Amino acid sequence: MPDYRDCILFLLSKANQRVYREFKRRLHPTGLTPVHLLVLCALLEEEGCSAGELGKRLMLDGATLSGVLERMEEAGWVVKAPAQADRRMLRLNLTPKAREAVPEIMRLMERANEESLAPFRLEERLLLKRMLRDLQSLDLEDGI
Amino acid sequence: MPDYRDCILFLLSKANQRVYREFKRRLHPTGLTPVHLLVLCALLEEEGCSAGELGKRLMLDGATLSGVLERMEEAGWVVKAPAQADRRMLRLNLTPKAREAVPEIMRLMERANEESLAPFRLEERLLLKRMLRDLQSLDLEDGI
DNA sequence: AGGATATATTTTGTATGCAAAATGAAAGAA
DNA sequence: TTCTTTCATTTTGCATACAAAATATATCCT
Repeated sequence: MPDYRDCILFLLSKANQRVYREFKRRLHPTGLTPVHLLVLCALLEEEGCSAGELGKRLMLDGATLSGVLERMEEAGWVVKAPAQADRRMLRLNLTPKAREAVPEIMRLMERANEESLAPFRLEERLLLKRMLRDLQSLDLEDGI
Repeated sequence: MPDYRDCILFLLSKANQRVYREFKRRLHPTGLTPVHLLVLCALLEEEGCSAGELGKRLMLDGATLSGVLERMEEAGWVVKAPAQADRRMLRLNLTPKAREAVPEIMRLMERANEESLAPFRLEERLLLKRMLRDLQSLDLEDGI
């Protein structure tokens, strides 16, 4: 009888819960959630991008992102505006508040990341990241 | 500027999403969710255990488990009864339906597990599992 | 026994995550 | 132009996840 503790579903979701909790705790003073952090990082790279584009880059469902962006706008991190060219799309921009907070937020992110990876040496970290990327891009088939 | 794509938070949550989706897809015909699967496995190991005990073993919050068990009872996988000794606690048991379905469910679980781990050789699988367990049991401190 | 305390579970409120339907706007075809 | 189709986003509904409050039952102390 297979043991659930050895199942990749269990191992991955528990590791994820733990790391998520660590980021959440560190970000708590800022009012950002871990998902907000990722959105903010992605927007720093390409301001003015659309929700669809952002969702693709963050691999976030449109329905999920819609709510996240609403809360981030409400909290003053992001401004949403219909794109001039195509008013179906949103133009997403960071607020001055967000831009000012970036250095501190990046510090918190680096600390949470460093702490989460503390058990591993550099070589293992690279291996872990490589394996997580492999899991992420699984080719899910219908058959076996 | 750190790249979110290299952040353990992002890598883990995306790998987790992907594997969760794979288990969900495979389990879909049975009506079980991936979380139901883990509950069922844990109950097979120790029938009649309480919700608190189950939550500890599965590292699931009591509030979460409460809803999961309600839906599993509704769907006929589990029976909840107040424990005789201490009526605060629940006595959790699998239904005959659940017991009959176990072999098929285990097959689906093994296939989803095998498919998720397909990119890796045995050695890498052991390493990955070891690292996920290390992440899971992080010693989260207040300072750095 | 009676009241404070502790413990197990549930409820409530909020934030993902995703499927499916709804909405709104652009683009293409008759 | 008008109708259909397509595309971007939002809404709805349901399932985790968890914090905090509420509920119910045990236990402990005097």
